[in-house]
Amino acid sequence: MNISEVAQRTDLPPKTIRYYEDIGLIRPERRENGYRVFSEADLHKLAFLGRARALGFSIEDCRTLLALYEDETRASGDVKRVAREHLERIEDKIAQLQSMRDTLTHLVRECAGDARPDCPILKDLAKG
Amino acid sequence: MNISEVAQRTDLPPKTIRYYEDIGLIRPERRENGYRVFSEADLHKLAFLGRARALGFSIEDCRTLLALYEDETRASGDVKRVAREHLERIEDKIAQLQSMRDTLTHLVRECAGDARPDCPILKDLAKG
DNA sequence: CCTTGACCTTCCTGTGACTGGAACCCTTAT
DNA sequence: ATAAGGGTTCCAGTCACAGGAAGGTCAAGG
Repeated sequence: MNISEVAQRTDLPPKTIRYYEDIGLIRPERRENGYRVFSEADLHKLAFLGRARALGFSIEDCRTLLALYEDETRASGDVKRVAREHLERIEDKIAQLQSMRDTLTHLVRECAGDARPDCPILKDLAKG
Repeated sequence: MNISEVAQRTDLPPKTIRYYEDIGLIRPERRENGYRVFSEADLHKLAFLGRARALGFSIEDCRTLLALYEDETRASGDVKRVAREHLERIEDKIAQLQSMRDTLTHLVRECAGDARPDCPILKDLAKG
């Protein structure tokens, strides 16, 4: 399987797939002409990575998760810890964004948004 | 005023202040010895930038907002548009993170998290 | 006068996870 | 023979800084 077919089937850009090889997440074989050949196992790993990334896991988390996935003797506790820590970071981020949203929503509502220069948004930024 | 005092008073790292000069957000004067001298106006601008950044505005948004702030003939509509677009991006991001959070919360709850290898999290990643 | 230590300066590199583009090779069809 | 449509590598850019090296400056103390 060539890279463009893998790209289609995993919904990952070829650039991303090459990058994942670069950083050692996958190791596809090579033809004599230098082209990468992807096995079903490679495809499977890439799909795994795609879903992990879609859940927001960092590349390093993905590396860990992939290793755990391939280790039949893993403890599910290790997987859960990675996921829980990631979940915490997400919740922190959500809280932070919600705080921004609340402030911005308030400010946007206060602002007339017309041709006049008077603006509560700028006023707030100028003297928070 | 030297950079470290400005850093204290604006709660911005010196590195960030130098960076803001680099990209043209502020233009502090210089002493003969090369040291930056910050005026009260510079301090004010930096505080403005700090608050805008804390609300998640991009540097380019900050540049725009600062220009609007300094333009007495601005239309508040212009400010409001910048803020509204930013707010939309934040709301999109929140929705995306919430979706991740929901999936992850579910998966984490399902996982025993003990010494056994069986793991619903990996199962999900392996075959979405 | 000399040194020490705390400032300040610039410049270079690295971050995360790619994306875009250039320059070039391979394959297949016309 | 050539043109289109694969593939390859390598370099630069993204965003908003942070870390660190190398070196100049300044005030205080011995």
